[in-house]
Amino acid sequence: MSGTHTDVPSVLAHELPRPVPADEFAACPVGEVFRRVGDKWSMLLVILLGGRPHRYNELHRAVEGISQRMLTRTLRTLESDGLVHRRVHPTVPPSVEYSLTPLGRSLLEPVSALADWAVRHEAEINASRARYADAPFGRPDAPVSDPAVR
Amino acid sequence: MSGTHTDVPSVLAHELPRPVPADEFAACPVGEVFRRVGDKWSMLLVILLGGRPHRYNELHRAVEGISQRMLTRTLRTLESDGLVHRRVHPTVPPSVEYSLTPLGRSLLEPVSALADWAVRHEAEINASRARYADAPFGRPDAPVSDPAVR
DNA sequence: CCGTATCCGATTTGATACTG
DNA sequence: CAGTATCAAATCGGATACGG
Repeated sequence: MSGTHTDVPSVLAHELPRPVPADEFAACPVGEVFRRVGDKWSMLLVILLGGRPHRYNELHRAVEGISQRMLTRTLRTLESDGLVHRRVHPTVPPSVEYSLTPLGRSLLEPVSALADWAVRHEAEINASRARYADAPFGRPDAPVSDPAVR
Repeated sequence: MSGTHTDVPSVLAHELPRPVPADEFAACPVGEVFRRVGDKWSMLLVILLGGRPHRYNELHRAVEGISQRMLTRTLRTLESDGLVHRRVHPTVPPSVEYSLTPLGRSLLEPVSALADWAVRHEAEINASRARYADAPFGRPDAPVSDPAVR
C-alpha cells in the first residue's frame, strides 16, 4: 500500500471544500480503487445491485458471460471491501441474496457518472480507435506487422 | 464487442434528460471504459496531463515507477482512444509533448469524482478488509460453525 | 530524447467438472 | 441453488538492451 506516489496536480481542488492534499491524493488509494473498479466485472455488479438486490443465479444470468468462478470471486472481494452485503437464507435449497451496503451505494454515484460518460462518448472513442488503426501514418512507425498494439 | 449485454436497472436515469436505453448502456462500453480506467497507469496519466501538458521524460520522472514500455504503451492506447494528443516537435534532439484532448478533459471530471470517493472512503474499505480477513466467521466456508448467523 | 524489441514472471480469467 | 477445485490460456507489467 505505501511506497511510491507521484506528483499530482490539484485536479480535484475546484470544488473540494476541504481539498485533499495532493500527497494524499496520490497513487496509493486512488490506484487501488481504480483497479478494483477496473476489473472486468466489479462495477457491472455494483450497478446491477444498485438497482435491487439479486440472488446468485440471478446475477449469473444477468451478466451472462461471467463464469461462476469470477462471479463468486468478484462478489467476495466486493464483500470484503464492504461494498456488498451477502445474506444467506437457511432454506432448502439455499438462497443467497446480494445487496449493496451504504458504502456500496455511495460508490454508485461516481461510478454512475463514469458509466454515463462511457455511454455518451462510446462512439467518439470507437471512431478514434478506428481512425488510429487505419492510418499508416498518425502512428510513430511502421505499417509492417505489429501485434503489440491492441 | 457487440454480442453480450446485460439487463441493467436505470441507475443513471435519475437525471438523464434523454435516458440512455438500458440495452445501449449494457456491459459493452461501460466494461471497456472501466477496464481502461482501471489499468495501472492510464488514469494517473490522465490526471497528470489534466494539470498541464507534459513531455515524455517528464511523465517518466513524474510517475516514477512506470517502465518505459508501459508508459509508451499506455500513452499510445490513450492516444488511440482519442483522450490524449501527441505532438512531435521536429527539433534535435526530438521533443514530444503529450496533452489532453477535449475528450480527455471531459473524462477528467467523472474520474476526479471517483478519485475523490476513493480518498474519502479509503479508511472504511481498509477497515472492512481487515475485519473480513480476521473473521473466521463472516466468510461463507470457515472452519466449523453455524452458517446461519448474521 | 524518445522511443522499440525481446524475454520472462506474476496476475487474471475462463472452461470444465464436481459438491452440500 | 450456490457454490468449490483444478487446470490451462491470455494478459499484464517490469527489466534489459538496443535504435533513430
